[in-house]
Amino acid sequence: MNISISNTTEKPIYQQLYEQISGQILNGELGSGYVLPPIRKAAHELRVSVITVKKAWEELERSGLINTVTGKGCFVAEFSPEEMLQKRNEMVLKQMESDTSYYKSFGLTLDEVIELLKRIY
Amino acid sequence: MNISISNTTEKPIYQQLYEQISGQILNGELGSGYVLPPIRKAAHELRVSVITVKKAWEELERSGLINTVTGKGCFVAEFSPEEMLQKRNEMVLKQMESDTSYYKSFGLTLDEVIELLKRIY
Amino acid sequence: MNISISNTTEKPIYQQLYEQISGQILNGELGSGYVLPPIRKAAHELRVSVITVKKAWEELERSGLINTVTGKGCFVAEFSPEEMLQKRNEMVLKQMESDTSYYKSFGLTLDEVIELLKRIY
Amino acid sequence: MNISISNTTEKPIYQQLYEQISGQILNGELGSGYVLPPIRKAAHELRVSVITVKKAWEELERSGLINTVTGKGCFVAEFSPEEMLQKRNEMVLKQMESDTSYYKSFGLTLDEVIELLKRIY
DNA sequence: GTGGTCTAGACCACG
DNA sequence: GTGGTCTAGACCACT
Repeated sequence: MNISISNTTEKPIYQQLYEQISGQILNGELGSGYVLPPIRKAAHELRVSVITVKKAWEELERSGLINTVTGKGCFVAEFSPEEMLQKRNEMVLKQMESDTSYYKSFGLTLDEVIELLKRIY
Repeated sequence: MNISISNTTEKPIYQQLYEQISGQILNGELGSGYVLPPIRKAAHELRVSVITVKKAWEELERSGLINTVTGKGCFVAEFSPEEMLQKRNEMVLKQMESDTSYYKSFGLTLDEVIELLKRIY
Repeated sequence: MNISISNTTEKPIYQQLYEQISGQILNGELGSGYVLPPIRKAAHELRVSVITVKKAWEELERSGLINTVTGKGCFVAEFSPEEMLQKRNEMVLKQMESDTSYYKSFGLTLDEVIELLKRIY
Repeated sequence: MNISISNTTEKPIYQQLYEQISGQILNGELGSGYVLPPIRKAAHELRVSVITVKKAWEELERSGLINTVTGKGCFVAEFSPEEMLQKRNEMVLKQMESDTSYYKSFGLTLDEVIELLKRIY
């Protein structure tokens, strides 16, 4: 569990958890079969409510990233490297669509966007 | 007023207004001195609450993009082309920082990001 | 709101709500644009927790049956009769698959199943 | 023992065991006098907890499908073909009642249900 | 007044 | 000890 939570941002805590863990799963940090910490333990460590953690875990389950087994725990699902890549691009593209529409509303061209991207990446 | 509003998205309406209008100001569509429609008229046309429009106009004022003159209306502020470019990049970069940190959390390299960007821009 | 809740069954309350309302939407009882009662009001009337109602409403949203608009309420989504029929069959078939695998495990033939169905439908 | 268990489904393992074995008894696969494997052996083979198997065996005993003789094992009970048929229909009808009430809540007619059944049986 | 989020704590089913 | 459900009540953002 390598998670950082910000209370000052407007992003819900459960979503921060979801994004960070799904990122760690899809970039290979958390491999297939890895067991997520029990929700109560995670809640205690992260100093948030159990229900908040559960909500994040539920989203992971819904995205097919983990399998929840009552009485046993939550396991990172198994996928081939291709599936992993596809899922990753899927999630990134979904976000990227709204990002680009924002850039476009300022009249930025693709080249300008890439230029700015290079400056901060 | 060339604005489109979505109720089904999770983005607040006032923010949709703010983003679209600030975009139109900073890409030159709405030039210096342009008079925004009165709050009540805009609210009626866009079929949203007066409060919602007011919130958006206030944000624009706070960002220095418009000047509100009581009893007269809201005018697009005057800036030099350089100022416009700077303000634009300021707003875009601020958003882009959080965007890139999201991409990075999936282990994407700069080249991969650019690759995906090209596909949807 | 024509909902009946059973506390004796093992089926979670939120799921009972979800099933009954989705049924009413897809059989035409609740037409497009119909406004669901506010979660707090529904919770009070049904004498369950607000969070329980919310969970059911969330599932309806996820299934595309309603649109939730913060500050306004929850509206039954719009679909064509064809979409409605398709969604309905989708949901029924999903359930029916597990039902039939149960029947099959007892060695029942299709004809025997139909025979029994006619007796109790 | 021809049993398949799924961990990802929401159905409890002990119930999966119970349903599959009772199905095999009532469709004749496991005849009268057949000896179920000892709990520990079954648990080991199926890779589940002893407690889980015990729970399933208890349910079978309670349904009158097996007789447990301490120190000897669990034997499939004896019934006449008529009794078998009756027990089978009893169990199926009980399940079918809740299934049909679900279909009805979507406004499906008997003919529509039969139509869909034929497609997937 | 609407939904969105979060808390702290309880009870149950499963293994 | 694990997750699943539910409660009662609080605070915030949006309209």
